[in-house]
Amino acid sequence: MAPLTVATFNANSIRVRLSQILDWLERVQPDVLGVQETKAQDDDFPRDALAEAGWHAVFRGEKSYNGVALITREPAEEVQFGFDDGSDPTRLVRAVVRGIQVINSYVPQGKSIEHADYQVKLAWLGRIRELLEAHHTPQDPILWMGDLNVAPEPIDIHDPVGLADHVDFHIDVREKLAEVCSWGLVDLLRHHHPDEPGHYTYWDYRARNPIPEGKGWRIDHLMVTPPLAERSTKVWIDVEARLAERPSDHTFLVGEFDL
DNA sequence: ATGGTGGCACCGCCA
Repeated sequence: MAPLTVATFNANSIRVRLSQILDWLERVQPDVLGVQETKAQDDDFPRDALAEAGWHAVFRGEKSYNGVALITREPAEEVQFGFDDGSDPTRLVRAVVRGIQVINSYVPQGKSIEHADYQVKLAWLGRIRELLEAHHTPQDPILWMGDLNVAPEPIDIHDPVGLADHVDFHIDVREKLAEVCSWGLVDLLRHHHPDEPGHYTYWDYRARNPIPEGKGWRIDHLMVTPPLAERSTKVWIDVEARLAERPSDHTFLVGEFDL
């Protein structure tokens, strides 16, 4: 049984975070790292630096915003960007890695609950559910990961009362995420750590001392079908990666499996 | 604390 290691990371610029990512890849040696918010057009993606370190990468970016990538030890197969109609190629990438269907997404944030983009976000999550229904079954080994921009439960956010109307915690988006997962996905962190508060993956740059003050959010996720959950040995949030000189506002979320 | 910081772009937008 060879262990499988998967991870997700919102880089908030892959060029600024390149040394952090290379150090992390060297240390953890994952089979696949899903990256969001690369913020680099394809010509500016640091593919050569990754290749020199021995990593394969598929990526699709645009100027300033968005951008997704899969960094893998072996070449990813059946790589597809965007939904079936080709929309949102810089927010969604799908591929097969070691026989596992990997879906890496940067879900739209939504701006505010009154903004039209919030409805786009809710619909976007619905399209993920449609994608799952169209191509897969819960009996398949599926991993949906990424910055999903949703804190699923009150224990996943530092101020559930004050942030009740935030686009990442509002009841409508939490119910929408639950609706997607009801297709047959398990929240891997909660699979191993049910009911434990304080497992955060994101801290707002704008807070003064967000980590000491515990002002975090759990909005990055590894969602897996039961065949993978049963094989899962460990899940961890890599706080050590936050010791980097210029850390991202998110950190790495890692899952390990015996396959 | 209704601000704050950070990244990329360009003279603001997005998170």
